[in-house]
Amino acid sequence: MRIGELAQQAGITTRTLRHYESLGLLPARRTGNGYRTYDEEDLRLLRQIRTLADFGFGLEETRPFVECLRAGHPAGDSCPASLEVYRRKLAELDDCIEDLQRVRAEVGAQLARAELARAALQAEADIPGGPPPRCAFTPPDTAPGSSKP
Amino acid sequence: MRIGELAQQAGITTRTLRHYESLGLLPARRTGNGYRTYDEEDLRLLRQIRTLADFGFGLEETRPFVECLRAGHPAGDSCPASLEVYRRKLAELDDCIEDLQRVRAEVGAQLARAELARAALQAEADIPGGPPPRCAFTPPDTAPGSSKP
DNA sequence: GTAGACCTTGACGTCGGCGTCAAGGCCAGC
DNA sequence: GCTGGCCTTGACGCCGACGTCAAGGTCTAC
Repeated sequence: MRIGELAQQAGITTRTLRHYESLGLLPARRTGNGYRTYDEEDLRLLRQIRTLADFGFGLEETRPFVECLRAGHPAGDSCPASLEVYRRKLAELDDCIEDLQRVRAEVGAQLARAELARAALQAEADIPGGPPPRCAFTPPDTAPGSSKP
Repeated sequence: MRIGELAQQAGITTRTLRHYESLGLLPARRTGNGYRTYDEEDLRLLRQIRTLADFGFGLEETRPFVECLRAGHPAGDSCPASLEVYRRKLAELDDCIEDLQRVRAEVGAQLARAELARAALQAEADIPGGPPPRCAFTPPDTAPGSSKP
């Protein structure tokens, strides 16, 4: 199978396949005219790469999995090096999720605070005399928010 | 204050300040000799930028906050445009966290599965006759895992 | 023989937020 | 005047995973 067909089967572009080859991740045999040629095994390797890449693994991180498959093991994660990548990725994901959750909480709090502040200003603007006084007494001169009577 | 001093006060580099200026985010006045000069207000704007940037906001996303401060509002998030950025960021964070949690679950499951598979293979290797039979009866010919006696 | 669909290599562009030179100007202290 | 420390602009580098264009070779069908 040639590069175009493999790309189509895998739902990627030929550029991507050439990129993988340039990294030594998925080298190709060549036909007489110099065209790249692939077989079903290459499709398996490619699927392994894409599965991990879609999970957010860097291409270098997929290498142990590909080499594991190429060594004849039943699955890409049958080798210790692959498991180590899994573990590192899990730790990385946990750190990242934790960070994002902290940020999310901070931003959410800021938004709530800012919306309250705006609501307060709005209330002030709605009532030209300022916020409703807590008692019937109205101060003689220094009424807040009455700069534009 | 000159660029080096502002950078030091903010804990960033002069390159970063020049970068912000090139984006029009934090323009500087100039002294007679062409040196950039900043005041306390610029430090406020810069602090606003850095706070958001440290939260993972893109520099363009900090612009509404900076413009809000520059317009004389009490806080960078006193303006509707800033609140809109907050809300978009929250949605973005939620999506991202959700994605990462899904991936984390998937990777965790894969790791568990692969570890189990390896443990099974290990057990098979430890006992040359294959896994211990569930009863005393040993099958005559088709003993599993005994391809290498 | 020629159009068109496929393939080749090479090289530059993208996105963000700067880092890192390079070549030179300005100013203070000795 | 001269050293050293600050400043200036300009321009290329980096990271990752490709996109995109250019110039050309190969094969099939008509």
